[in-house]
Amino acid sequence: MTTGKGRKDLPTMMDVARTAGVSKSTVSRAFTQPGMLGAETVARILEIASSIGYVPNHTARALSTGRYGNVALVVPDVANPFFPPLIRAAQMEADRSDFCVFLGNSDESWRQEDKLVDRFLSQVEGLVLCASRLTDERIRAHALKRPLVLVNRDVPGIPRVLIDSAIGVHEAIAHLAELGHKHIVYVSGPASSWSNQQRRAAVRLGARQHRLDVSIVAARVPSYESGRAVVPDILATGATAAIAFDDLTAQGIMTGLADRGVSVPADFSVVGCDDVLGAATYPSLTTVSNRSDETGRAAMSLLLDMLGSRAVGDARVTLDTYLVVRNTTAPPPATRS
Amino acid sequence: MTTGKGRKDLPTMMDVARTAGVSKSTVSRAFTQPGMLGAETVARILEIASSIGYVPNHTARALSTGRYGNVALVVPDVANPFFPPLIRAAQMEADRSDFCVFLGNSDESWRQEDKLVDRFLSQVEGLVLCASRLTDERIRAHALKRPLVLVNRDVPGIPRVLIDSAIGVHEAIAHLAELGHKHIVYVSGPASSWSNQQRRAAVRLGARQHRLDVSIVAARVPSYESGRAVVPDILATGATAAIAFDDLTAQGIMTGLADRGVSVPADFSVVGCDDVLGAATYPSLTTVSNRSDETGRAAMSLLLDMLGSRAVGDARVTLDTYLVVRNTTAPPPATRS
DNA sequence: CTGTTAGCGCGTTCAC
DNA sequence: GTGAACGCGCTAACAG
Repeated sequence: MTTGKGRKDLPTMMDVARTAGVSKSTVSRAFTQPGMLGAETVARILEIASSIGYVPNHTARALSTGRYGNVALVVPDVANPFFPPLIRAAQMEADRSDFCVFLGNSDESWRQEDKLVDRFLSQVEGLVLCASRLTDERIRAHALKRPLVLVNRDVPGIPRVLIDSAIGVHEAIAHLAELGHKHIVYVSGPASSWSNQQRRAAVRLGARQHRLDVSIVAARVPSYESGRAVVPDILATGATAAIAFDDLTAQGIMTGLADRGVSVPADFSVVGCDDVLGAATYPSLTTVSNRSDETGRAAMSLLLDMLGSRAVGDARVTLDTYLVVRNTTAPPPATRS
Repeated sequence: MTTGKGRKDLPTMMDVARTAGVSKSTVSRAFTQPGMLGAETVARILEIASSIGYVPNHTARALSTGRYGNVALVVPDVANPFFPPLIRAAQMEADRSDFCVFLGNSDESWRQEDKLVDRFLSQVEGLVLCASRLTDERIRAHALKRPLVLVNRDVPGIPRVLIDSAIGVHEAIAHLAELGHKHIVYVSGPASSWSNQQRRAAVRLGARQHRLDVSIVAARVPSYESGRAVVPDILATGATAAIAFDDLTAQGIMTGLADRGVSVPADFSVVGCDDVLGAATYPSLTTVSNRSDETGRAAMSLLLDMLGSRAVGDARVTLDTYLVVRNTTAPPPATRS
C-alpha cells in the first residue's frame, strides 16, 4: 500500500524519469552505471534529479540488490571514553567506502545486545561487535547470518581484533615488583569481558613470576562510581598497590582513596588500563596504553574486506600495549611489607 | 533478481509459512497484529520463526510501509567528550521506541555533513543534527524532506534544543570581575558553531557590563591541541584570564601555560565550558556546566514526538547552565592591573 | 545505447 | 480467522 497522504514523500526515480522523458531504468543507470549511457543523457538526468531533490532510495536499492550499504557497530557503553575514538575511527573508515553505520549501545547487557543485533541483521551487510557480552553460541549464530568482526573478544573461527593488554599488564607488574610491592590487588571489570579475563590472567601470571601476593576485588561495571565504591574492599586486602580494569575505575579508586586520606602514590600505588584520561588526572595516572582508534579502524577495515568477499578466513589481529609510567606509582610505604 | 548464490540469505517469511503450513499473510500478522489470529496459531508461528532464526526484514517492511524504524544522529566529532553522553542518551531514548540509530561523524565539515544527511535521508524517518555546520538554507532544505531536530543550532522554524551557556558564561564573567580581573580573553571555537557565537556574544556583553577589556583569540577546532597552540596569542593580549570555548581547549591552554612556566591560577585564570572533564584536571577546572545527556534525550524525544505526528510546531527547548567554580580561577597577580 | 519485465520481502486491501 | 493479489522503489536480466 501507499505511504499515505499526509506523509512527506521523497521524489522517486519515476518522477525524474517523467520530467526527463526517459524510463526508470535509464535514471537508474545514470546513477549506477553512467558509462552505459550517453554522457549528455547522464548529465541531464543528474541535473533534473538534483533540481527536484531526488536522492536514490537506499532502502529500495538494498531490497533488490541485497547490498544494504550499511554496517552496524555495537558497544557496551558509548559514554565509556574507551569507545568514542574507536567509534569515530570505525565510522570514518566505513564512510570511506560509502557505508552508513548503525550504532548500538548494549548498556552492558547481553539481552540488549542480542536484541540490537537482531534488529540490525536485516538491514546491514555486516557488523562489528565490541567487547561483546554475548555467549559464544549466540555470536556464532549471528555470524552464520552475516559477516561479523569481534573486538576484544576471542572466539575461534570468528574474525577478531584484540588489544593485547597482557603485555602492558606484565610490564605493570614488573614495575610494581621493582618498586618493592609485595601484595597487589586486581580490581576486575565485567565478568563477561574478554579484556577483563585476559587482564586478570595476566595479573595472576605476572604476580606468580614476581612472587607477589595478589587479591581480586570485583567492580562489576567499569566506571568511576564502581571504582570509588570498592575502595574499602581494596584496603581490606592489605595490598599496597592496585591494578584496575580500566582508567575510569582507577580514577574512581583514586578519589575513594583520597576520601579516606590515603595519598597516592605515597601510601598506595594505582595503575589503570586503556590510557583514556591522558595525563588529566592528578597525580597523572600510570596506565597501560591502548590504541582504540587503530582498533576501530582495523575492525571496520577487516569487515569491509570480508564484504568485498575477499576471503579473510580466521583472522586474528592483535595490537600490543605497553606500560605508560606516570605519577601514581611509587615504592610502598616504609612502615609496611 | 535474487541476491545471488554465494550470499548467505536470511530466512524469509515464506520459509516460516511453509514449515508452519500457513500463508505468508498469516506469518506477517503473527508479528504485526497477533490479535487477529488464533492464540495458538500465533504461538506456533513465533515458535517456528525463532527456531529457524527468522527475524522480520526491517528493510522490506520499511519499503512497503514507509516507516523505516530508523533515525539518524549526526555530530561533528564523536570523540569530543561533549558528545558521547549525548549520543548514548539519544540512542537509548530511540531504543525505547524500537528505533535503530545511524551515527554520522561530520568531522567538523559541512560537506561531509551534507553528504551524510543525503545518505541517511532515504532510510530514516527523521534526524537529529548536533552542532550542525550546515548553512540555514541546507538545513531548511533537509527539513523539508524529513522531520529534523537541531541541537545547539538556532534556526527559526526548525525544532531545536539549545544549551543556553550564556547564563553560565555571564556568571563566569561576574566571577572573574569579582576576583579583580580587568582584561580577559575569549578563546573561540568553530566559526560556524552556534554555541561559539552565543558564548562569544555572552562574553562581550558580560564584559561590557562589568567594564572589562576583552580580547578574542581564535582556536578553529575545539581540541586539546588547538588550546595548547594558541597560548602565545593569549599571553600576547596581556589578559589575566581566559574563557575557553570548551573544556578540551581549556585543558590544552592549561598545558600550554604550564609549558611556559605560567602557573594556574596564581598567574593566570582559566575557565572552560561544558564540564566534560569533571574534576579530573589539576588544578580542577572552573567551567560552565552542561547537560549533554539530557540534551540528547530531549532532542531524540522531540523527534519521536514529531514522528508520532503529534505536531510540534516551532519547538525551542532551552536548557540553562551555571558556573561550576573549581580551582583554576583566582585573583590576578598583584603585579598587574 | 535504451525501454520492458520481473521480483527483492513484506504489509495490506480484498475476498473467502 | 485465513489466503490471494498488488505495490513500495529500485536493480537486473532480457529484448530491440
